[in-house]
Amino acid sequence: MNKPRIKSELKRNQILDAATLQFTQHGYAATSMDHIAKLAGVSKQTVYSHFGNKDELFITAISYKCEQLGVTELLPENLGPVESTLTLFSQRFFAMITSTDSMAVHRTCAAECVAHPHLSKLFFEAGPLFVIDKLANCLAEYHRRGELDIEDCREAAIQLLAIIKGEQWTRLEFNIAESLSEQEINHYLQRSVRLFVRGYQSLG
Amino acid sequence: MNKPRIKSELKRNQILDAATLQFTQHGYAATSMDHIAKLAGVSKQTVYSHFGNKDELFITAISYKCEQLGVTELLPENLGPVESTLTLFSQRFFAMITSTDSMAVHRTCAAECVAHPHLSKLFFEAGPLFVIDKLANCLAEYHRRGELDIEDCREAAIQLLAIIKGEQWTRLEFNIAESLSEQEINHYLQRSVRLFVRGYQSLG
DNA sequence: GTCTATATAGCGATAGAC
DNA sequence: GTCTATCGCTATATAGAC
Repeated sequence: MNKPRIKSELKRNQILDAATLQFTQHGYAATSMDHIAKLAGVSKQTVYSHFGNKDELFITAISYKCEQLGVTELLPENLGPVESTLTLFSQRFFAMITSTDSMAVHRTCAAECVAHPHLSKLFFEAGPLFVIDKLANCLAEYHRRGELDIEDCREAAIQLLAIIKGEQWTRLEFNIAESLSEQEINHYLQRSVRLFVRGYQSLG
Repeated sequence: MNKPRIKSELKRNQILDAATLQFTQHGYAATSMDHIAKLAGVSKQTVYSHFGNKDELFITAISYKCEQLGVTELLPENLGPVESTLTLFSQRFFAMITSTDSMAVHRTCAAECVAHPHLSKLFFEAGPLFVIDKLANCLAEYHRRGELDIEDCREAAIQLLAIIKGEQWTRLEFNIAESLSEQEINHYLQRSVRLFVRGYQSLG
């Protein structure tokens, strides 16, 4: 008779998965509670008993996705030569931000930034700000070693991250059909790191 | 008795203005034909007699905004010293892409890139692609003069444009409250141009 | 706790008067 | 060409059976 406890947890996750998929795919307004319930394989009332209303479900689903953003390790544990470290970083970072999940959450938060400012801020802090800090620390270390001559490491981190996104990320944001091959992307990343290193190299 | 002709044109523009505002502010699904009609000061039937249905009105409104994107002249007619030209360009470009209009259309097209791929492509070509080509031509000229050593001018243009957007543009995309002052932005732009020029300068 | 059935409101789109 | 009034439909959210 006391099965409900565990059964509820399972259904809760089913609902959250379905909600995340629908919200990030079709947007907040175009997603209906009926569709979420059907996709999760539960009744609509079950959805409401778990999350109260549509807004709460949306916030719970997207918040969870935001908190998962910073899990991937982007920098190697031991920092080797500048160019190889930053090249590796750029490849990992680019792969992360162009993943289907990342793109979907990004689009959703941006689209809802007026109606749900708390969510867009959550995404911004867990995503962009989080990575800026990490890279800035890395650049500071290379500056300390005398391998890079950087006055403002946070600013430099912002610049490198922006270059990495380049045109390709925007193409994905707008769902443009023609996109670059993996080889072309790696070529672009490698040359972008080179531009960055050359722009900040120590002359003395 | 034959006033309708001219009166119609006026109402048509009122409807288009109202539709653009609502669609870019609240998104496609969250905008209703009733609200547009009320905001435009006409009846709903008048909206339908002019534009047929919601989708057609949306496409007409956003397409018009997209076509207006490339009107601002970003580069000076006569190209002077590299750094001053690119600094001026960066300021104009940044002002353009961070305008309320640009941001609103960008967000709308990105949010609707699956349901309305034609619109997002229109925006991408009239915006990003258009500017990339213009800047690439400019960089090619400096390469020809021997002031910059650029192997791939289109790639370099993409890199500079990306740096200019930097973190600040993303803040605006997500409607983050705290943003930089005009002075801080100009400082960032100036130093970004310097990084770019230093990374691509001719060594001899 | 979970289901089916339903209340209420707002949507896109249309009909008919003037 | 423009208005008011209205049709169907679907949305969010709730009520009551088990």
